Amino acid sequence: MTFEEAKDTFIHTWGTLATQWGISRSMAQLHALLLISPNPMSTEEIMEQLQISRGNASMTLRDLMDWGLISKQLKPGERKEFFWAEKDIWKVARQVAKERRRREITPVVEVLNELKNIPTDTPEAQEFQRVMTGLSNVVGFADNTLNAVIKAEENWLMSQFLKVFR
Amino acid sequence: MTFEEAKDTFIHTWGTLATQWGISRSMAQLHALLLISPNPMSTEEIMEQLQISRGNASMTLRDLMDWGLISKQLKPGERKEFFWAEKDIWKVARQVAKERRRREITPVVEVLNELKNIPTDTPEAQEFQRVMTGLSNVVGFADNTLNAVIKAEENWLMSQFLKVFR
DNA sequence: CTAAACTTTCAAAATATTTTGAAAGTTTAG
DNA sequence: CTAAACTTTCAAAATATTTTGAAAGTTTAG
Repeated sequence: MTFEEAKDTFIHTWGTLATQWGISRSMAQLHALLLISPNPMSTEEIMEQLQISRGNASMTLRDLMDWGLISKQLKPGERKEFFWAEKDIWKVARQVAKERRRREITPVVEVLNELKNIPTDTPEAQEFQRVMTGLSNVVGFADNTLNAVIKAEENWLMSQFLKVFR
Repeated sequence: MTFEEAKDTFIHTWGTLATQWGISRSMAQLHALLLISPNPMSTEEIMEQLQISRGNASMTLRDLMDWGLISKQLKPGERKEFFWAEKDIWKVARQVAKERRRREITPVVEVLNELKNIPTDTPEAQEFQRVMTGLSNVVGFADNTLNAVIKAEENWLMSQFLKVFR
């Protein structure tokens, strides 16, 4: 496989994985492109490489910055903005875990805890409460796991990684 | 909050969380409905409750069965099929982890391992390999974490859950 | 075997999401 | 201040996804 083929395969595969986990394809693909670029890229270069419009590029770049995965860089003497991605993948994982926890998991934990408190005056309501309690535990587990990842040092993550191999 | 309100809030919240994680809204909502139903439900009842068409119900029920989250039940003397969901949420979580790992993570692990092997004859290719190696480790970590969840007993999960609280 | 009672399929319609690109906005060199 | 060089916005278009419902398929009581 040539480098160019590998690059395209990667961008494509990464986009597919992302959509399966609820992240938009262009966000994943643009992130992938910046991850493997040795240098910061301009909007022009990104548009060219991914064959997307200026508007799309601008919006997706902003989303990636909101997620804390890429940053702007200004080159002295140039008007254009350049973008680069954090390359330490463990840092990237921690950042993604942090954002997803904040945006998606924590709100659901709160709703579930509220729903646990309805009066259990009918068999339906009792069953409902049982399910809410179970879900609350499982979502809480996910929440805590993400939180552990967020707070972890790379070494800790590595040790967990190796541990499961035993 | 009345029981009916709580029920609607739950079905809605669950559908939202699901779409954020790449699971279709109707699948999550139908699953939610069956989870909180004390009795198996017929297709008719489900259509009525969620206000969806027969075709939609039929297809979504099949998807849920493919995921191993619900089962058919035939009541003696009735022609209709009834459906019920596994109520043990830890079992549900293990099943979901298993399916997502099989369908989504394992294939990506394989692609990444292949991409690690391209010749590193240019600086670009070297950077590429570095990123692939990093991703391979992180995705491998996720893969192993899911696998640990799958193989775990409820007690182990509970202990992990409590551990992170310390 | 027949026909009633059900379920599944799938093309078309509806809906949701993503993308485009021109216009508006912003920044800075001179 | 001006105008060139850029970025952002957002309505409309394109595309993708989901839903519908009628027709086809299947099962079983009799």
